[in-house]
Amino acid sequence: MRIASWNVNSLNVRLPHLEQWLADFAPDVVGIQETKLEDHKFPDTRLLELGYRNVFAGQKTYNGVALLARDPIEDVQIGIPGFEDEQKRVIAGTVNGVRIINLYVVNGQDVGTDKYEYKLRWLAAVHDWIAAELQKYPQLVVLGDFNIAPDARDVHDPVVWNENHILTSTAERAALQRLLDLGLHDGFRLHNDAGGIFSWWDYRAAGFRRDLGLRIDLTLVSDALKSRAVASGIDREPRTWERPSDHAPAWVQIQQ
DNA sequence: ATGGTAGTCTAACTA
Repeated sequence: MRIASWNVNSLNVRLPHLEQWLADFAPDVVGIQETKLEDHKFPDTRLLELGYRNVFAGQKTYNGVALLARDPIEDVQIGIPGFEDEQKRVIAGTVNGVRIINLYVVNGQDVGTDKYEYKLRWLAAVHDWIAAELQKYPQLVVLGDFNIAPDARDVHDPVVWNENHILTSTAERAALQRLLDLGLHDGFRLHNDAGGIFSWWDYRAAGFRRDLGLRIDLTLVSDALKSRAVASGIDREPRTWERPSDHAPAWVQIQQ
């Protein structure tokens, strides 16, 4: 089962890219972030025509998440239970007995801002919820745009992207580590040791052409799934296409 | 570090 995460930065603009990539890569499950679409505008029938069942939770202009899968999606959960949040950032479902939690983690803008504090509160709520989810569903994948680069290998310039910088700050990395400490593993690092492999490149300053990226799109697998995670990677291809998302899909393959 | 670009939507916010 190929399970992927992709921040499309507007599904309205990127639907042709998503269609092309579904055909090229043939994932079984995809978590999408930043659809920026209200639910009545979600292209559900088009995706069904392409063989993907889908569930979604969106809003106008910002945020918006969806799950696509070839097989039925069961026990769908939208949002973090018990955490009041107007922003549509979380959707979860179970596919072939594997729990999939799709996250669009808060960006946080800058260290010390209100948005940064919201990011840390949000991550704490996600942590407590995932702890409970793991009890119910030992076979679990947490994927998404984490807006956190795990370590120095995951940034193009560790001097700029340091312990005081948004996406790499000490508190953000500690929050990610707390998630991993629940019994989750960075799927990418099970099969790739190298630094300098990124999933996001800023549109500004020709970030992609100069490969000034970060790895912030992650697929975490639970202890129970670890031995079945046989391959993982980041597909840079759609980032090379005309008018691309600023993110590339991250994926992990789970042996059935 | 700044400002640069992109999406949504035409002013300004988010990333």
